[in-house]
Amino acid sequence: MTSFLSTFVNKVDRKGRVSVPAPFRASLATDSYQGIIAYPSMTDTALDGFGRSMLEELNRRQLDKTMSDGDFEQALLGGSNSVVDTIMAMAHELPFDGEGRIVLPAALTDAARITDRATFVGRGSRFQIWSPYLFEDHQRGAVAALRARLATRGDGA
Amino acid sequence: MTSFLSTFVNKVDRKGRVSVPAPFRASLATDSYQGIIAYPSMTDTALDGFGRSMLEELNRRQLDKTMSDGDFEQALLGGSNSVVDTIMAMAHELPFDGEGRIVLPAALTDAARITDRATFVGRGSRFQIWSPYLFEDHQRGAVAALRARLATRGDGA
DNA sequence: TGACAGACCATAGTTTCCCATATAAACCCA
DNA sequence: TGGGTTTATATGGGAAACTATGGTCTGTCA
Repeated sequence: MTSFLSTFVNKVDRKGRVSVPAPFRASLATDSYQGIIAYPSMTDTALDGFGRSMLEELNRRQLDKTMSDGDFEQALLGGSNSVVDTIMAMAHELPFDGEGRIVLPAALTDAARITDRATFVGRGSRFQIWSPYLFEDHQRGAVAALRARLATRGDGA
Repeated sequence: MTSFLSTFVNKVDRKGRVSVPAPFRASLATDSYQGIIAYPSMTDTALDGFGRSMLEELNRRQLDKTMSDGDFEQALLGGSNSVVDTIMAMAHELPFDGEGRIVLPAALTDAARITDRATFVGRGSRFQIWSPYLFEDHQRGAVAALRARLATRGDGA
């Protein structure tokens, strides 16, 4: 199981290139496609990303579900309103260059308000890419909320 | 089941390296990944740690849940507000070197106020890493509180 | 022919690996 | 049982390897 952990801040150069953290690349090493899939998050001002194998897994499972529902028509003729379809349209395939960098397209940097630095955030089976400033705020809030909840509930359950 | 017992104080060298106590390493010996996972505790000024198998279990359950619910939408849209997401961003994978040491990143030493020494504290299925000074206080307080409770209640039940 | 993306090359700063050593614990044998 | 010996653990340091980063070159497409 690939898993993405911890947080890394890397520089975005004049050409829009940014190094994917080595540990993340290591998680994707077994993947046939050397690069990442990324698209604007629907819930955060950030990008969601993962390896191609994850993408294929998602597609496969959705197809399985559709099929098992007996809805073959949907599989072949299906409209484009499903979440997966919508996301696929926004997703970019970003290959590594020889040094393990990707180029962030303007559509993505705009959506996440990324300028000269990018924060790569491990989220377990996937990861996110944030503007450092926005992420700092967001994470601070998340930790505060978590602490508050533990304090009132008295335990970690 | 891996289990961590007792307390050890080890030195943190100039490079940020510190030996993981041999008994702890022995507990993790069967683990495929030779190293630990650590992140700032939500309740103490310390680090929480355990083996990678624990992490994978966590990760797998979360992913399985979203997947088997047929809720790939969650996998794709997934916000970053779940407990697991927040922890993943702060967690570090710390591999053993040839001598059984790990390197504590600045983010972790800062959070736990660890400088030149680190106290490894067994907590059963997981363990903690403290600044020796902070741990001494904490433990003294914990013992005193326990004694006081036993004295007033007359027993430990 | 000029803009641009991709491949290629260079490098500084870290990080990891490998070896050395002291101290402490376990062991062994008379 | 006691002393000597061996083994393991914790720790320190130097050198090789890697990462992140910047720049240059070249082929391509308009």
